[in-house]
Amino acid sequence: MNAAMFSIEAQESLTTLSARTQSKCIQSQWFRVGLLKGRAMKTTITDVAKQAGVSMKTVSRVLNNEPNVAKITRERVMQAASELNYTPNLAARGLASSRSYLIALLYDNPSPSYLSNLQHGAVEACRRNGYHLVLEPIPMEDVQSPDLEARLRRLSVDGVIIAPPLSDSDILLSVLSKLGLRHSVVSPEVVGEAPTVLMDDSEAAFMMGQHLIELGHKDIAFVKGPASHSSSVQRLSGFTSAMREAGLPLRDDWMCAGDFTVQSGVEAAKRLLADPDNRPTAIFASNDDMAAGVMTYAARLGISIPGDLSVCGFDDTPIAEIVWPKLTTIAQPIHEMGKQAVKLLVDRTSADKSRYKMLKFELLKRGSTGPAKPS
Amino acid sequence: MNAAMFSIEAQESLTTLSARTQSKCIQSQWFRVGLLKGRAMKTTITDVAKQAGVSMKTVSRVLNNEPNVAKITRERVMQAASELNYTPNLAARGLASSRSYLIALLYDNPSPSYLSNLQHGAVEACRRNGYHLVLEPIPMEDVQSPDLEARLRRLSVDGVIIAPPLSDSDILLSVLSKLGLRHSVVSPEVVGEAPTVLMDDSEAAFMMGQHLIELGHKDIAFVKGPASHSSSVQRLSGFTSAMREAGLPLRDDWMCAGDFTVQSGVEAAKRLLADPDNRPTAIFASNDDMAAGVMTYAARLGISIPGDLSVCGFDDTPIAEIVWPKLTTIAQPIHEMGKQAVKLLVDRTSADKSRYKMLKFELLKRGSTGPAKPS
DNA sequence: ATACACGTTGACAGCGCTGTCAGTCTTTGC
DNA sequence: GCAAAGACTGACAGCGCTGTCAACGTGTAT
Repeated sequence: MNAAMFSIEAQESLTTLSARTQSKCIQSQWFRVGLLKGRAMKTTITDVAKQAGVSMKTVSRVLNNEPNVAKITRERVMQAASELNYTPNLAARGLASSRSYLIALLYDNPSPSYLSNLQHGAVEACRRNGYHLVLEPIPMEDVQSPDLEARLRRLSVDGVIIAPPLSDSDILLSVLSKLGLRHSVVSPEVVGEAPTVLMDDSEAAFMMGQHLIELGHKDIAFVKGPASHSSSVQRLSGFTSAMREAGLPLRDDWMCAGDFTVQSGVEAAKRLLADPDNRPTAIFASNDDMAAGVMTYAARLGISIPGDLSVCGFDDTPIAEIVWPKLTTIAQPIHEMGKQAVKLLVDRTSADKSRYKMLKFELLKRGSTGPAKPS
Repeated sequence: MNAAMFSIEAQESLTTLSARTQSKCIQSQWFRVGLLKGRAMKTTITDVAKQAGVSMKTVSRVLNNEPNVAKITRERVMQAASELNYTPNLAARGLASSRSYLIALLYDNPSPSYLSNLQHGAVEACRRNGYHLVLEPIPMEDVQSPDLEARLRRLSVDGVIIAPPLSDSDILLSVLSKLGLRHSVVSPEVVGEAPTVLMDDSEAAFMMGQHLIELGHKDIAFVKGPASHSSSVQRLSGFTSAMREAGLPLRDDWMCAGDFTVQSGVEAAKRLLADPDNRPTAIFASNDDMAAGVMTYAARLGISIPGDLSVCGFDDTPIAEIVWPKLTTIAQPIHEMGKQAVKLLVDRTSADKSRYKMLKFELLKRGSTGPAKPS
């Protein structure tokens, strides 16, 4: 019966066609009705419309979940669509509606685990909303380039997500606004008008500082991140607040520069631990990689952790669980941040209330921090 | 002068329009010629054609690098395009040519650093060829699901790249062939008809085995990966070949199961190092994470590396340089593999010769392996 | 000279879908 | 009861581009 229906269908469309066009079209129609090199024929919205006995427009309404379609009609269309195994053509939809159902993730080479978490969250939210995520790495130094604008325009996506450290670039943000390209930002602080997913790095660093202080540490060193990252700045400021609040001194020579790499953690440790008689009892590194570097170097010196030295990090990357003892650190809900960034883009609620989304962090107390040795 | 040209342009198009249509069109034209809510007007191929004094089709030819366009014409068009700041509309192009200029990366939760490397390579190659990369995570268990086919069809991309461990799934591959969806595979072995980027895991593991043997080790343990990954199988087989070739015994109790996680490395070490009088002098873990687990546990037991025990891994993930001593491991050109996977998809050379691309690995001898203690 | 090939160009018809608008039918309010 | 407001549906144009084919000139072999 199904087969019979099909052949009738085919004949019909052929008749219709030859009535309104010539040989050339018939030939190409043969291809399409038949098998295009063994490839299955692509069903269009017209086929579904015919099958359901309604107009194309109504099918379109159903498929896009538009209101004002009778329940019965809706069901009939749905059934026809699934019978015919219909899948909409995104290009056509995009052309007609000037939407691409694509969201781009703009990033510049953050740590793999951060990126991968953010991506997963974003992809998940995209899928839930019928979007796809495309990757667009933008090296920081290209932000200044005049090509950037052209590149972004050529992207032709419905929105972009800006991941740190790109979110610190005012230029990028202004180019996006100029192009009228919807965007949302993942950043430790609000930078502009754009909807933002926030994480309170400063508060987290403050709490980490308190944690160390509560353990009895007084001589605490800090390893900074690159000054251009706003999260570095925030983390530093959170730490200094905690120290100030506790009335503890901040020694300049115990505030080390670092660049978020393991190696820079090693370097920092070299300096901080050089003098056996004048060592901090705790080192707070602004990220896990640097903390791991510190731990590695300490191990080389035979300094026991957390007996002689407490170490803590920030980010809860996989490395935090690999080092021994496991690293006390701050866990950010990165996955969730990716999801929220997409949501901010997709939800077309014009209400301003939900333009910012502050997410919770978690202080994970693990083995690398312990009570300060009574001096 | 430029401004003058523009106003003439605008007037022209208005005249033309009112001649062939009615009020409604003029109104919408006003929007487009003017400023749509402050957003810049979108230039079309028609504008470029007019500006260059050629037909749309010729502009299209130039923009797509098609042959048979006079050099002068080509230059004139290029200039017009850049003057008008023209960017093609991908949706329209896609609809007309039934190409989307999108490539999807299908993956299932591999290690972040592997994924991120592969992505970068792929994105880079995509950009060079005018494509974009979209992410499509597919959990292994969904491969069986009937929705998969629909999901893949809905993707509407020009091609897909299949990353391990998805490349081990015959079902996925057959669904792709059935859909007629171009695909390339990243895998340690050839699985089917599809173009494949290969890495000789077996040969690499063989060489690593030789490396240990050359160092004088005889009592070598092996930590396996999940049996479902073909790379696990290959690595194991390479190792056993090396042992067999050297006439060394393979002890069953020294072949440990693992699942590529750090934790499973720790578990393996627990078993392998349990008896102080009967320990291997070297442990070959099938990936870096497990090797790190082994090292961590060895450190806890106070076993010195590489003095008492040599450890080596596979993959050269960032962790290999973080642990102390640094891990001897195999570096795969993952970035390059991503690039090649895209190339295999994009290059429309029907020649079979280039369907497989075998890439070189590198054995990185670092601190974690050393001469066997004379017994 | 004629024929043919080839490089170069343009006219035109859609690709498959959605926005607009107008039409019909059903409700609601007084 | 009737008007006005709503719910529901379809005809149609056109989004911006490319494939097809036909037309033109120019060079080359006959």
